[in-house]
Amino acid sequence: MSRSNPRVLSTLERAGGFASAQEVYRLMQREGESIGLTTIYRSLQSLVNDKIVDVLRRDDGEAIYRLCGEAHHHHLVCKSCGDTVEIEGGAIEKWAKVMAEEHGFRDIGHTAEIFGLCAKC
Amino acid sequence: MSRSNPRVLSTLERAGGFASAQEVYRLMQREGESIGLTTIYRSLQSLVNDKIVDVLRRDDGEAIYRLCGEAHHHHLVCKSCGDTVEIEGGAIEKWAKVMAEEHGFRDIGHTAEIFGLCAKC
DNA sequence: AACGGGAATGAAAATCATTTTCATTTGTGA
DNA sequence: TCACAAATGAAAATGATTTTCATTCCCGTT
Repeated sequence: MSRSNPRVLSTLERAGGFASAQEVYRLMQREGESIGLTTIYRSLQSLVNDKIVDVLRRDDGEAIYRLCGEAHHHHLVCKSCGDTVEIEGGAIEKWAKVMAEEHGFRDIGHTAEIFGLCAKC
Repeated sequence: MSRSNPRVLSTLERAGGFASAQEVYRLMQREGESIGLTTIYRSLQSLVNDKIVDVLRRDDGEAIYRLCGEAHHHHLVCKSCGDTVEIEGGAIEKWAKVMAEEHGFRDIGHTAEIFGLCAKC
């Protein structure tokens, strides 16, 4: 397995902690860094595995990566401008737990995301 | 502009109101219907414009279409054997609504999925 | 210093969903 | 029948992502 190239993470930070692999690539090129797209994809993949970054999807299906500082949270994403709000998911945790128990599942995790149009759009 | 081919909508219904363009295509082929992928994409696009179907994204980025107004459900997936259970998500609907209002979002939708180990695994 | 093996790298090719192009077919009204 | 707009679909184009594979880099060992 390959580990993440540190310049990728630092670029993602500089990008405002929110960019697609292609954007990270273009950014690094513009800054004169010499790196291949493949390495960027691998690095981002590895950062996702290590839960250092989160991955979401744009409306067009392109994957976007963002730094994921805190513990466990969910996202409220504007499908027009991509603006994202981190929200509490206490209700979800409970729901997931109840549903899992009800069907004999254990060792559970979950994903939940809300999308819509933000006030500005 | 092209209008939707009615067989596409009827197939989407038969698919349980939830499928990707590629899946609709395969389904129609299996049923002996003669239709091109292009027409399916165009029909689904048009159905989305007319707000007759909704479009979401799978984790892998593939677009999935579902009938609007269809009572949607969530999934409880075993990460070992892949077994899937459809579950109710009343709590989620409420949570999504509250969170959206709280942040001024409208026209919202959501995704939620629970994964873990099923009783057999 | 030379050697060896595993990890990292990236160019190029392969994949795959989706879109575009464009020539053909179909339907409809004059 | 004629003409023209809409519908259709095969094939090519696009664009993100993944895979392949040969090369380079790193590091500890002789």
